Amino acid sequence: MDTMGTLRRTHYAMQALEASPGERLVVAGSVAKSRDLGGLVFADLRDNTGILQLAFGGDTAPDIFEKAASLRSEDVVMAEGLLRLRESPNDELPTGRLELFVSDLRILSRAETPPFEVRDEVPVGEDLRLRYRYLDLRREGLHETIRLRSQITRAVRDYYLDHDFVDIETPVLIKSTPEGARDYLVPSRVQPGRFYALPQSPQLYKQILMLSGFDKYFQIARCFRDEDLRADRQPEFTQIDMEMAFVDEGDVRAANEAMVCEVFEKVLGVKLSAPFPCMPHSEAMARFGSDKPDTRFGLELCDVSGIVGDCGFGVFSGAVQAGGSVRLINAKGLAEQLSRKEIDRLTETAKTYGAKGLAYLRLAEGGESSSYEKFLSDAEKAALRAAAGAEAGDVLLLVADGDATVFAALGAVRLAIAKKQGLIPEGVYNFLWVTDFPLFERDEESGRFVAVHHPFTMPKEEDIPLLESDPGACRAKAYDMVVNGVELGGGSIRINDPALQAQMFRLLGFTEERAQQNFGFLMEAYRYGAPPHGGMAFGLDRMVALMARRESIRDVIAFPKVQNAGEPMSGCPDLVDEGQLDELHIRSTAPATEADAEG
RNA sequence: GGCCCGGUAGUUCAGUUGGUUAGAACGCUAGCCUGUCACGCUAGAGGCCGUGGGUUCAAGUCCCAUCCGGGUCGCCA
Repeated sequence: MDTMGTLRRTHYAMQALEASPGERLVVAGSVAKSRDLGGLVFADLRDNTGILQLAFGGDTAPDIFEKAASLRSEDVVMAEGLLRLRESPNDELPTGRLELFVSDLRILSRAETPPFEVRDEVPVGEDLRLRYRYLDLRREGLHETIRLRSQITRAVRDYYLDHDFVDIETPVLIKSTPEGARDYLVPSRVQPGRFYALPQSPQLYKQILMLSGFDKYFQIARCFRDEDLRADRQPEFTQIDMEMAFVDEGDVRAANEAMVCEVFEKVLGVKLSAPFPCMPHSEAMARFGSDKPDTRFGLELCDVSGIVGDCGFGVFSGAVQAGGSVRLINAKGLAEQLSRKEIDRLTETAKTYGAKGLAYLRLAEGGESSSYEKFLSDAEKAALRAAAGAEAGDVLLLVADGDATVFAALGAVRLAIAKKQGLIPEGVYNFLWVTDFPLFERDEESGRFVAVHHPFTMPKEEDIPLLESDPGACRAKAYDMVVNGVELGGGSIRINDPALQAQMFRLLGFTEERAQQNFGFLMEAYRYGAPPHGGMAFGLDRMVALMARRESIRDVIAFPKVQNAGEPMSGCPDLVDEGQLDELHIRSTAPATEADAEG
């Protein structure tokens, strides 16, 4: 193996485009591919920027040529030579008209045959990619995505800094507040039996920073939630977190809308149409069955409770009389596409979300069929069809249940149809604000009210009288930024009145002691003068995934975790020494080794 | 915790109603080749069919359990 000696890189692969033929270049990187033609050897050198072909043969010194012939994929090399035009250019490659005719080749590190080919074209299972993440990261697609992420975070920082926000780091070891998601806990060595939590977000600290006179804060913050993973959820993830003082809802929205527009323009060259439309939460639910509606296609919901509330079909009338509703989607002109089998599949989707079934009316060319019409009177049938705007070729899909179930089921059915039938246009960013969220929702298990957003969220002024009389009808100064069915971020105006905050805690069922114990320091801080303030937080990983057009946020995180919350490359979480546990004053309740597990 | 899908050469996959010696492509190794770029040609190596039980004359194939990966519901203030 060779050393670099005094040789240093003069150009990255893509910088060859700015150099002239005849110029002397030194490049460095990995061998992406070598092609030995006998008297000629070509090697594709891959570096952080791209590919440049190295050429050997003809006048190449015999020792260099021999080295070139020995090159294998992923060997790390440094090459010096003259840039020249190729005899036969390759239009597929940005540098395809150029090659480096190598006079000095240093093989700096030999590579074993990798467990998979380091090329985007070759499909590889995700478990292998994560086990050998360093190889996966060499592949162009992922490599470029990670670089794109860096461009995005830079644009985000630039925006906030340019608008007088202060970048402030908040602690990672914090007090656990057992509301919301499960906390990751960290045992204290110095204070036996006590624990830190890792932050689920910098929420409390950023509010306190507003009381500290910073006025405008932002941070790109790592957050932790000990909950099960999804394609769009990791146990540790990154938030773009911000807060502003002396503002109301519209100010926060305007500031962050401008941020998103600037980032899209700078990074992707995409000009978003602003301002983003605002849609009240109730409208989003009624029309799309979701608080993060994908507005790129129709298939909106239609409430037919009024028509079937008294009908003879118990499934319908029962749901309405129990306080729920009957709603439908008209799959316009999809009667041929939505076969019985396809409807059965959609029924399964609906059932996943708690619906008892999916009633349908199929107006196909070959004849009508329906699971429910036989239970309705002619007048009811006609009224229902009219309400749905049903015509030949349509399919009506109905769910009858409590509102939450109806929305969840039909919202999912709506998405499933659109995906399957290709109704979702590509390359469109439909941004909107969902506003006027309810302040509280009923917890199914306990029956008590819990905060939809968090307990510091300011109610709408006009709804404050409802706090005591009808909490369920009370709306919050909370807003989500939604794009293409993805919740990109959300936030709220915070309560800055200690009395109102105390009332909130009481309504949420906190005892005085518990509120004091968990949030005493926060309530105390608010007693010393608190400006009106609010903010929001974005899921950076989701934003990058959206901009990089990736399905999973694992594809935009350098070292993501998998479904069991482990990290396959390093193998964490892992067992630790008994000694470490002793120092931390925690007894090991889980078996320390597999041998112990057997015994 | 529930449900669904998957696990077969290094990789991606195929493998019939259970039936002789488990295949392909790419990769890898060796040889040949002076303009390749998915180089080409020739030859070759490479398999505990995730693991453990069971059914059977016979299991990659059927059954049970378990491990691993993915999706999803619950969960995610």
